[in-house]
Amino acid sequence: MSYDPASIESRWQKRWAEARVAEVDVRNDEGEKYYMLNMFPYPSGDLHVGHGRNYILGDALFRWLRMQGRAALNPMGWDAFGLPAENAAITRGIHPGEWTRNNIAREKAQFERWGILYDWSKELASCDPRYYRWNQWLFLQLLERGLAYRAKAPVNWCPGCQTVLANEQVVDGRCERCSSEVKQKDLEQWFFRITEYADRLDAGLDTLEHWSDKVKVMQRNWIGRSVGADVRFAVPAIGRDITIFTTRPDTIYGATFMVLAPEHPDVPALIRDSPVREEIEQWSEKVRNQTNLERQSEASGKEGRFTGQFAINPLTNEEIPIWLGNFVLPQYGTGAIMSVPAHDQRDFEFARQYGLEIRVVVSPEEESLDSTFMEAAWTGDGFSVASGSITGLATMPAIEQISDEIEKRGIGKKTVRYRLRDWLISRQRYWGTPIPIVYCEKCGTVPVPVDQLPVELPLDVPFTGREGNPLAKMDSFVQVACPRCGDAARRETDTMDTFVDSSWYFVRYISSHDDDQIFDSKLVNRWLPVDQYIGGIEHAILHLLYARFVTRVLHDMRLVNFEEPFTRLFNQGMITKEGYRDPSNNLAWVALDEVELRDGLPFRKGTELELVQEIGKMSKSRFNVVPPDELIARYGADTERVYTLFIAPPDKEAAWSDEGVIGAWRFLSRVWSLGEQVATLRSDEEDPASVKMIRKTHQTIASVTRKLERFEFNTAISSLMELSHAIADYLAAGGSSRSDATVAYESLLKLLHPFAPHITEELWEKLGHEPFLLTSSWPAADSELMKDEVLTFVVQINGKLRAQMELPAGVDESTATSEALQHSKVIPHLEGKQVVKTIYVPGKLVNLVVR
RNA sequence: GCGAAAGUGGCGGAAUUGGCAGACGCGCUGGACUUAGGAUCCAGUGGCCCAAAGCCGUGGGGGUUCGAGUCCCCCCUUUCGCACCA
Repeated sequence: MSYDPASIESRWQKRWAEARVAEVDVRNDEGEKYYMLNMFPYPSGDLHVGHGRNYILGDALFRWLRMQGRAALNPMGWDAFGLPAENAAITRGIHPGEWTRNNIAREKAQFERWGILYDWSKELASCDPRYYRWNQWLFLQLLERGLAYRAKAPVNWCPGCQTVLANEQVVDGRCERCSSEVKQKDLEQWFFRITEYADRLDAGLDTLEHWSDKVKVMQRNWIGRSVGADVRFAVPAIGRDITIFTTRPDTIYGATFMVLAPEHPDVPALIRDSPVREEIEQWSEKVRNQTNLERQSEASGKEGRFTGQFAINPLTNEEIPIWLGNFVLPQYGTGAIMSVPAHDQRDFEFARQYGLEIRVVVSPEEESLDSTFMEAAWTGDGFSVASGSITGLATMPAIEQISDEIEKRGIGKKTVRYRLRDWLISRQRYWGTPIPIVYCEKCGTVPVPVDQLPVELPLDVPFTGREGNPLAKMDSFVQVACPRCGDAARRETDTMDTFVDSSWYFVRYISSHDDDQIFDSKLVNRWLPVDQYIGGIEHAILHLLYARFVTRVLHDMRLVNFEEPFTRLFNQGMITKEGYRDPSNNLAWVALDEVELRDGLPFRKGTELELVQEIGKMSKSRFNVVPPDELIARYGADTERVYTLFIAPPDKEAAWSDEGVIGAWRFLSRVWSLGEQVATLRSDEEDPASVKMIRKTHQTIASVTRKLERFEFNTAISSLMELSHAIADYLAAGGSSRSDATVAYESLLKLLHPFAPHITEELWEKLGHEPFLLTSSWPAADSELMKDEVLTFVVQINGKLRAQMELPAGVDESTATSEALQHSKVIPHLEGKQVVKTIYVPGKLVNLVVR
């Protein structure tokens, strides 16, 4: 009977489901716990082979852990709130809840077809009131602790999505989702005070040994910690000081002017008496109205205006002019800088443009700078010159000393500033967690009492698709009695950023059915932190930073005893596919993760309708989406799994090739037919000719185990291919020992099981064994049986002459050396030479280096 | 511009600590079986050379070493991240 995946895969999928093999009783504390987790998906409907990679590699890991006898937990859920559901409601008249439920059902079925095992008893969906009530509870806890607050602030407004965005969701001045240009708007919004945790979030990165440097650097840059000083400059004309922030207080003697952002609150007072006030105001207005994108692109050429007023440099006591500049950002620091053009490139350019004084106060070690001939600022370290008490000091001690002096004289203080800003969580959208707040004329902003949670999202809302949040137009939702005084009041109609949902879901899995508390701390402390977290690099900042923040809040609430939620993080690479080549737009390789299937048609992610012609017109056979259905129907899920893992190292981007799939198919077919061949062997005697095969078997056990530990799935599979060749070679050479061949073949099946679970279960059963069903069955290698019979010596003399000889395996270094010298008769070059080094490589060859 | 990672056959990619470069797979070539093959099996497949011997080969150039894809220096290219953050 030939290999027919269709007939065996569904049978085993059913069997695994019936036996609930992946279910874990979290109260059982036997065994070494291992909590592994794939980032929960947004249920957009169809999953393609690019998504598959993520889950397949997780499943391979999970099955391997279980085969090793570990108490591995692998839950799954749904990040089920979000914009696409709402858009589907608008364009197709389906309720977001229904759309989401349908998609969840489809994706779940797809997981099953891939043979992926999750503990579905812990399934959760963020759009379920039983989940999001704890989202609301968490919000109230943060509010109580002063970590949630409402403020009017300039926020990022996306005209495409008709909602505000967190800073993290703005990429290059555009909306991360729809690429609309983001505008600044002043709005009253809810924030989480993540900046309170900036220092801990930064410092915690050092403890994450098993995260890639790439992700850690991205987080570190985002948090943007910088150490410096706030210094006050007196401005007599307005009768108050203006505070600046600098990381280089040692250069303060070179501060020859000051620059404010046009948004700085003191600007109106400063320019009140200016003869060119109107012009300055017009210019400020222009800069302010620019989107960040425009401002940044235009501001590579700097622009500014002189206010007509002066500040006093507190160290030189000189009057320095106060300018406005488009390159000074209102949100960072104090929105005001002291300009040291000799030692800051931006200040240098500004000074050259407007003819302002450039004064050297730091001298590099081996040259002296002359401001008239400088072509760029000297921003490196050096020695302070013409700088009062710090003159002659090197930069580092100079910073120390001047900072102390500034503090002592009461003109400023040492400060640590962060680029990170508070997390804006309000969204003017329907499909999200309602913010549990009521606005009462009498009592003000009133939190909904915990015993009234959840504030449920009403289901019967009209979706017009026209501006604004449909919730705001629903009187039955908005009109409410004030929980405090009982008078008529209004509900908050904004919902929470869906990143709130995903910032703690990994904890909830442990207690996903608990309606009395957010989770059971005792169990959570046993199972968390997550040992292995798997997901895409696109979450390097947003999701992971928020999750780290919320975990620290939970820690400070004494609900959990850890601060970092994810011990190991693995970011898999994307799968790309050669698509339709359109010479006009050169659309060739497309990352599959950038494509969504909607009604079976491919769309570029984040776009709504405009790319239909460009992409959607392409026929499926030519286009770049590989739907797993077709693939599975033809080759089976095991083939897709093996190919996906074999294609490239899992952290790298990989190019999908339809021809390549066939290699995985041939391999599995060969494994299938090998079983039939082994079964026909009759001899139960041991066969000396099987040594090579047995050795290969044990070497493969060792190497596959090692490779799985390191996520090297691609080479693990190639090792298994080699083992299958070794068995085939043994049979082809007339090997007759059924027991020897069975040892090798059964090991092959076990080692292959995490990658190709269906075929291996089937073949295992055919051999008369009980099915694996995730029992502990991982083989152990016998290192004695791994050793080669003979070692080849390669003798090099001055790297030129060579001779070879063979010695029995297992010799140690000194034996090898003396043996080699005894053989020097047959290797005449060795006579009278001195052995300088012997390299002993188990299982390979021995080099003897001679002079 | 700054920071990080990476450059190996026609392609995806292998190569514990420096130790037989190109494992494994695709593709290709030849053959077998076939009415047929886009199915299956066998053999070959880095380059130069009819072949052998030999020589050359891991982006380029230097260096260390008996020995370098691997270590050090310089350069080039690609990808990713950051980009007026004072």
